[in-house]
Amino acid sequence: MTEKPVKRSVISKPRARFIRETADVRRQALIEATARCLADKGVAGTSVRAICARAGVSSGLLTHYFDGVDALIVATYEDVGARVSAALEQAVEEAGDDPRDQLRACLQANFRAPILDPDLLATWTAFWSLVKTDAKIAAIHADVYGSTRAQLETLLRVIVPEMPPERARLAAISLTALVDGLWLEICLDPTTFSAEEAQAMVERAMMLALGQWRGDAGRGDWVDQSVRP
Amino acid sequence: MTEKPVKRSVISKPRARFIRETADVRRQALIEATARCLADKGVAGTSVRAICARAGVSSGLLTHYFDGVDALIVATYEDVGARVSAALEQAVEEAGDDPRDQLRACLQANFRAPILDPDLLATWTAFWSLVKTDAKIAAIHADVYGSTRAQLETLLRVIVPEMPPERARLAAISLTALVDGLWLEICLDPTTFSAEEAQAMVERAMMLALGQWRGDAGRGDWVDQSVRP
DNA sequence: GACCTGACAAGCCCATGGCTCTTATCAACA
DNA sequence: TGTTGATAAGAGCCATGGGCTTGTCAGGTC
Repeated sequence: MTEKPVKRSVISKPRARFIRETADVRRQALIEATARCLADKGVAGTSVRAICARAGVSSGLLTHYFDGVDALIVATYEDVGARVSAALEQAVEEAGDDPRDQLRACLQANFRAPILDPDLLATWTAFWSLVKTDAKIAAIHADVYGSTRAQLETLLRVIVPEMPPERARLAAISLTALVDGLWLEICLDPTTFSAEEAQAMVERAMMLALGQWRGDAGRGDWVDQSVRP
Repeated sequence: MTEKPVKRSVISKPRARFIRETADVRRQALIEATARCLADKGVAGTSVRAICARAGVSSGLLTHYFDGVDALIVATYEDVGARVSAALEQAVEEAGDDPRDQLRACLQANFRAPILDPDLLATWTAFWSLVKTDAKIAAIHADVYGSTRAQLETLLRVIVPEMPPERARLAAISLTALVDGLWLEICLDPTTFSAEEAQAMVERAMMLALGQWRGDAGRGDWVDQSVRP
């Protein structure tokens, strides 16, 4: 170790030019590259080199900005989760003032872009597969799902004030589960049913959840109007 | 390369004893070891060495009995899927002759052992994450879900013959999605709601799906009886 | 305009992955 | 009991993964 190897100064292919970016830009680029990797090649194909190649940076940058590839995946989950929440939030805001319209918008937005996206499912399944082994992922999951359900519960109780709290809680859980199940299945295999049919099914479930306490939507023909063409 | 290295004959720690098994026994052992690996450590932790260590065999056996680790995972999916189908089938058979009881049993069995099992979810998410990248897995998935839905659809039409076919199809899809969503969520985070509550929610959805055509279950107090203690 | 700081590229190191290949072992049959 | 052939063990090979180190260059500062 006493001799100083000259190495690089002899031939030394020139180092690639680069531009400096702020930490935020780099982090975001890495997060988006991770999401694309997860979507394209699954968890197995999401390696440090693959992520960094997509982000257009060298592989050393990942550990420079994140505490390893696991931390980057956690950050990606947070980011994707926030983006989904924002899309739902926006749908609610665009729905106007009627809380019933807001609830409908919130549910049905799950079956439109950008949420209805097989790539997003690939990302999501990767996260699900990590919930059991990674406590951090589990905590974020509980947070995301908890707030979604809380929002639904609030809307339900605004629409039907006389609904018992326990009832609203279970209705919110049911609607969330139905949306999740339909979303999962349509992303896995889009040939089974269409997005419009998924929206119709969710609409029907929503009306049934509300209709138990509202005479105006009890057993009318609205049930079929939303399903038949 | 001309000289023949003696190697093993010098010291040669004795090779482990073993017993010969039939191909079926070995395959099954490897499949079960794979399922346990997936459940415990996720896809990332499911390596050839890990699987074979759990199966109690050497790593060479995997390629001897399966065409690589990917093929073993496919075989595991088939096996686990068949076991779930069998559990549902058994629940239906034990339910007696009333098709309504059969439908209820088929739905609610999803929230009892052996299907209600976080380990099983871990296995399942691993498969989901492969559907996008592996055409073989995708085909098996389509088959498993298709037959499940077909069974539900048949039961629905037996119970309510006057239900339009398109209606039965959508109802089967909805019930499947609800069950899947609830099952997914309760396996990911069992603190949000209980298995009994899940069963109650599914019961309610089932009755609503049927009740639209049967006066006897339209808007009675059964709705709450299944939820309140 | 020299210089300092730290973001960045490149590539090395060790661990682990999947798979192959050789050799050892067993069980059945003669 | 000896022979035989398929089954099994386990080391080895090559590729890839993650993390880390080292040196370099961009962009701001005085």
